[in-house]
Order: sequence, then C-alpha cells, then structure tokens
Amino acid sequence: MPSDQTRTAILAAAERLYADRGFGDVTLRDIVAEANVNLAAVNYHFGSKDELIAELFVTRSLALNKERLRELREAEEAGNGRADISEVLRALVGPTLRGCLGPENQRSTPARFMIRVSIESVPAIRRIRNREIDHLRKFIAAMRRSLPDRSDVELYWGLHFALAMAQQTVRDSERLAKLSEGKCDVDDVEDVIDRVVSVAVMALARTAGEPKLAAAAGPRHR
Amino acid sequence: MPSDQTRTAILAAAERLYADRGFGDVTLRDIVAEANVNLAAVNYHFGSKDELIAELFVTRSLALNKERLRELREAEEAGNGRADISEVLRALVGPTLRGCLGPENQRSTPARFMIRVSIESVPAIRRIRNREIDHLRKFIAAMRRSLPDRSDVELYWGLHFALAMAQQTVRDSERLAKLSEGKCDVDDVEDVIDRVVSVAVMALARTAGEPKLAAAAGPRHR
DNA sequence: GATAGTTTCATACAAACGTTTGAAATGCAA
DNA sequence: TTGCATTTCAAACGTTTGTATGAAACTATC
Repeated sequence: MPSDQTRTAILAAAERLYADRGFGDVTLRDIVAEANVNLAAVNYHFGSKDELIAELFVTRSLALNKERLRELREAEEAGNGRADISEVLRALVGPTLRGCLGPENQRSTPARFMIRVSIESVPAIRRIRNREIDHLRKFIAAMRRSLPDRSDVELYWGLHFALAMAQQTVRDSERLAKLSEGKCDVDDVEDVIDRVVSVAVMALARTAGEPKLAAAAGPRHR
Repeated sequence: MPSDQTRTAILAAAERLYADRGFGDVTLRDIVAEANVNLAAVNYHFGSKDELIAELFVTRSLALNKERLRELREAEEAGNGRADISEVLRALVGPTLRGCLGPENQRSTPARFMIRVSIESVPAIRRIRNREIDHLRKFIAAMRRSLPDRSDVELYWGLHFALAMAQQTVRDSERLAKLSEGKCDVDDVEDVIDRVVSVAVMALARTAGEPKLAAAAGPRHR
C-alpha cells in the first residue's frame, strides 16, 4: 500500500505554485521546496515533470466535465429529456465561469490553476486537450435535442462561440475591466453567465432558412 | 550607416521558426543557424532574446492596428462620420481573421506567427499586450458614434465578445474543424467574419431598457 | 593608406534545468 | 529478527540555455 502522502503533497504544492506564478516560472525545485519533499520524489512518483502537470490538468478537467454533465442532466430531466437551449449552454459555460471568475481573493487554488491553463497553454496540456472533443459532442447532442430544426453546422458554431466568449472572458477579464474602467463587473459571475448564454442563444436563434446573416447585408470587403 | 542586413535576416529567420515550431522550442542557436549569422549577433543587434521577440510582435501588431483603423476610417468616411455598427465591428475583427485564417498552405509567415502569439503567449509578449487598450478605445469611440443610445457597458461587452469570438476561432480553428468533422469551414474567411460580426451585432442590438437578458428568463442556478 | 568606428566571429561562461543514481531509511510480512 | 520491497535522500550528471568577451574582420573617413 503506497503511502500517497508525498504524492498528494506534491500535487497540492504544484497546483498552488502554478496557480500563483504560471508554468514558465515554476521549477521542480520550487515545487519540492513548497511540498517539503526531496527533489527526486517528483520523478519517483510521477515519472516526469510533464506527467505531473498532466495529472493536475486531467484531474481538474474531469471535475469540470463532470459538473457540466451533471447540470446538463439536471436540466434535461427537468424538461423531460429536452432542455431549453439556454439551459444547455448554461450547463456548458456555467461551471467554467463560476470556477474561474468572481472576486479574486475568493478564488480557489484549482480555479486559479485552470485560469493559468487557459492563459499559458504548455505543450504537456495541449496534447491532452484534444480528448475534450468527445465531451463536447455530448453537448452538441443535447443542443440537437433542444433545437431539432437547426442544422448541425449552426449548432457547432453556436457551441464554439459560447465557449469562445466564456474562455476569453476568463483569460482577459483583466483587460476588460481595465478597458471599461471597472464598468464591466466581471466579478458578478451570474451576470457574466447570463450575458454569454444570451448572446449564444441569439447566435443560434437565427431562422434556419435565412439567406445570410444580418450583418452580411452591408458591403463585404475584398 | 548600419548595414541592417544581419538584423533583417535574424528577424525573418526568427519569425519563420517561431511560426513553425512555437516559442518554446526555438532557441537562439536555432535562429542564428537559420539566419546564417553568428550566435552573438542577436544580442548585438537586439540586446536580448526577449527584445527580439518583442520587436517581432510590435511590428506585426502595429501593422494589424493600422489596417484596422484604415478600414474603420474608410467605413466612417463612407457614412459621413458614422458607420454602421456592423462595419465598425468588421473593421475590428476582419484584419485579424483575414490574416490568420484561410487555407493553411496559403498562410503567410506573419500570419502563422500571430497565430502562435495567440496560442502560446510568452511573458515577453504579454507585457506588451497591455498597451493595446488605447487602440481598442478608438473602436469603443466609433461604436459609441454608431450606437449613441447604447450604454458604455454594453459597448464594452460587445467589443469584448466580438474579439473573443475572433480570437478563439483563430486559436481553436483546428478543434472546431475536428468537432464538426469539417462541416464548419474555417477556411471560408469571409463567412467566418460574417458570423462573428453578426453575432456581435445581435449582442449589441438588445434594447437598452430591457430588464434582463432573454436567457436569464430561465431559472438561475445557485 | 592610416585610423576610428562598426560588425562579425569563435569561444567561453555561468546558471538553471530535469533527470538519474545508489545508498540509506522505512515499512511490512514471515 | 530476518528478508524483501517500497520510499526517501543527498549528490551529481549531462544538457541546454541566454549572454558575455575579446580578438579579428570589415567599412568609411580623412
């Protein structure tokens, strides 16, 4: 029976340091110092530094995906198998935003870690990211149930834009706050979620047969 | 009169390598080998590796911003000082998307470099990014001229979401293509621009006095 | 064509990094 | 206690990194 004590100490210390200082600035020596373990412990327990990062990311991703699916299932059960599209999208972007936004001093370590992930994107993590697609397909399926007359292409774009707005808000919340001189309150998480969801819903609400997008009525350059 | 020959050779080689392999994998030695110059040349001409990266990024950013403002001015002049909101947003996201999307084998080196910038985000670049705010304010001003009855908060969010969709499409075009199994054609740049602009316009088109967003009509969790 | 300033070059430096090693320590079963 | 497997530890290894040095080569001016 492995003791796991050192393992978990390393994981906790690494997550804390990565969350605080980013991936580029944290060395193995920083981590083992923070965890009060020997330098060789990381390679002994995880194999390599990259595998340690990967384990951290996978753990947090699984938790995020699980929460998303939980909220999706809850919404669909309440609607007897078909949730309103806004509920589907809310289940998609809500957990991310709730986890990563909000008053800075109240953010948990996992939340700050995931913010780092979305900002810095190291190779070890980027490789894993591709597995996310299967997870997103479940939301495409739910969106299809919610909007059966929308074409798949529109659903894909809608999901893509919803994620884009959520992700970029996490990543650039500071710039938005600075640009708006504080007038955009990114700490009001539920308001942000409402905004993202409502815009995404509008993106999906275009009538299917419409020739082109409203904005395309203007002249197109080139 | 400095010859500048070595300088430009380094810049070109560095941009090519960064575009191809990313910031993390390219060393000074790779760059000088590609440029056929001596190792010390980078520090002699640029001071440090970070300053080389910064110069590359600043050059490309200025070109992008210039093109954005050119398109904005063109649109406003055509409308006697007030451009349609879709034209303003098109000037904002068009240059980015036109520069970074399109068939992969047709992408220029600067385009691929800017894609790397948006994906990897090294500290040397992140520090410079903050100066972008002044540039964005010019677009806020144009949006205000176009939609004088919208509150500033709404304009900020609209600009933020427009940039978010454009940026994330550049960054994650591969995932969208894979998720949609090619059904979303990210190589049709003008179509992508139309989509981003039209969604952003809808986000801004909500009547000002409306109590809350449509999506918020549903139950709010927590 | 000597001189001063600029640019190139080979080489070295010093630091930092992730990883490895082999012995010591510890835990556990017989 | 003996024996075996797991875990810890200090130390070192071998690269790789960006940068610095100082002499050589080049360029242009007088």
